[in-house]
Amino acid sequence: MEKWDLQAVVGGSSINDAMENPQLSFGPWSFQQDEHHLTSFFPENFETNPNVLDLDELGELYKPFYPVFNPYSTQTILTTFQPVPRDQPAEKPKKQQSFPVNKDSPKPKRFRKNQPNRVVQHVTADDLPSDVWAWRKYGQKPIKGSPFPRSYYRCSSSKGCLARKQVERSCWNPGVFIITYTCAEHCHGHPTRRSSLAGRTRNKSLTAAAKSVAGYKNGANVVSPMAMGIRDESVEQGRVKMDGRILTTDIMFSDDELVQRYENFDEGVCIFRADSGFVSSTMVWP
DNA sequence: CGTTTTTGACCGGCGC
DNA sequence: GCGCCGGTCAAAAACG
Repeated sequence: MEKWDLQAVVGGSSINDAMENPQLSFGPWSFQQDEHHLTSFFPENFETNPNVLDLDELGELYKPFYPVFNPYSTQTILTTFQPVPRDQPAEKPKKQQSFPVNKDSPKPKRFRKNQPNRVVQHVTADDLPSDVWAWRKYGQKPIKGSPFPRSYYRCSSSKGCLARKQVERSCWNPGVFIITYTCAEHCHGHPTRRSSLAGRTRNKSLTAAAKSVAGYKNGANVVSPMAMGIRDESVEQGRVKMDGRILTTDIMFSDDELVQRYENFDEGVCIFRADSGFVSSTMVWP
């Protein structure tokens, strides 16, 4: 099976940032790349930048497309990332692309350096499935701009496993949980059993807890399809299988809200732009 | 007793 | 340099 590297490109334009500065969520995009990967991109002012409609390169890269869109999908891989074949050198030129920005427009926030790869999912409370991995909560922090704190989990199946995940409730839709996996690859196989059941029964009812105001406490036991290497099984989790590929859809949008979409199936990237000032992407597995 | 959760402290990156 | 913010640490409590 072909392996992919996931390079985070969500960067500083988080949901919270988008709420504070809606214009940040409109293109065009400035790209940041490391040696082999597109590591990040962030939107600049859209309305005041005429270049947005004249992006030959992007136009070629992100041809308009209209996928099978399921606004009622319950499973989402959201935000931005770009899979790159691991065993192949980057074929695309190393470009540093940026666009002129209106002086009055806010500058896009910068991203933290050395951020590990990230995979972001949005799932509803009812669709928080059981996880084959064992996660241990190691922290919780209030997040600026969100009424809900963020919980931090690390893999407890194996010492030295760097797999981590963050769980927080969407401030836009409290019924949606935002799960961010970092260092998504586990250095061990799936645990066959828990080493101990002690201490793990708190908040065991994910659904019930998710419905509570303080549902952020839960969020362990969420499947990481990328980390698990799951492909076809993903269909059962609300994704749409199309043309032999798995398409994840964003439940935050309805078709009416979507203003513009670009995609590049080969690169696994789909960028949405919506009036709500919210940008996400859809991944298509090969 | 072994493991997980809780929670305040601590640390480093980033913006000003 | 300072303060804010997000991520992690670690001790105590909780749990079976």
